[in-house]
Amino acid sequence: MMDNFLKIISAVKDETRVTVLRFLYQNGETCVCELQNSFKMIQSRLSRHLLILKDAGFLKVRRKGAWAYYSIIEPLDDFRSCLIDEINKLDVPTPEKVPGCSN
Amino acid sequence: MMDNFLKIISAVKDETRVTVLRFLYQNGETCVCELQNSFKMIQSRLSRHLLILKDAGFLKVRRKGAWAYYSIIEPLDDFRSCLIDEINKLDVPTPEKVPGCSN
DNA sequence: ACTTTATATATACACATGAGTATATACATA
DNA sequence: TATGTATATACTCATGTGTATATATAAAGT
Repeated sequence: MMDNFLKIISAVKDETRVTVLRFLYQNGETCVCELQNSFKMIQSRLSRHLLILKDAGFLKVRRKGAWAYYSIIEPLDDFRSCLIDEINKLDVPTPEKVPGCSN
Repeated sequence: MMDNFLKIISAVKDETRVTVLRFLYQNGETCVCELQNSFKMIQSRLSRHLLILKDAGFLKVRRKGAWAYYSIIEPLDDFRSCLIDEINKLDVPTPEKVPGCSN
């Protein structure tokens, strides 16, 4: 119980992951290489943040060949929805969507 | 914006603070020495956690002489209420209220 | 079709920083 | 003086980051 709660909270206690959630909320399913370009972050760093958000029950992955497409799980439960709502209310910039890999 | 959000999240990303919030929700205004007995924790540790919860906008203090009485701010905004609600749903034990200092 | 090379993603390691704890200290009040 | 509370410091552990490595798939060349 407590562990699950803390895992959810830990997932959103990071500026990068908060911004990724905002981005995916606004842009829908996105592949890692696109996130890489939009966030100008090295791939391993994004990969780890995405895994944390996935393990915390915010994201799902669809794999197609070598590519991984992440998106927010729908519908989210009330608690995670409450967190996402608050995150979307934040007055902070979200990176532009940039075309990614050859896909 | 983001900083405030992360401060609120950080405040509830700790098992001790979650339990303190549950306790104060169930027992109302409580003085530090009582918390000390109920949680069997040294005072400096509690004091530190209470300050973090206060700075994050969850708690207020009423001081009377040498004593400090902490309680949950009412009413809380929607986001903090959502967090408190989820915390209260957790199936974890809360310490018993134990008479505190000579007060 | 088979081999080689490039790309997409995930993971392991080392390091720096942040957070919780205990001890000690300071201060106010009984 | 004794007690309640706050704070500063040192220590340990958790977490984020970059580099490097591993694995899988795609693409290209023969």
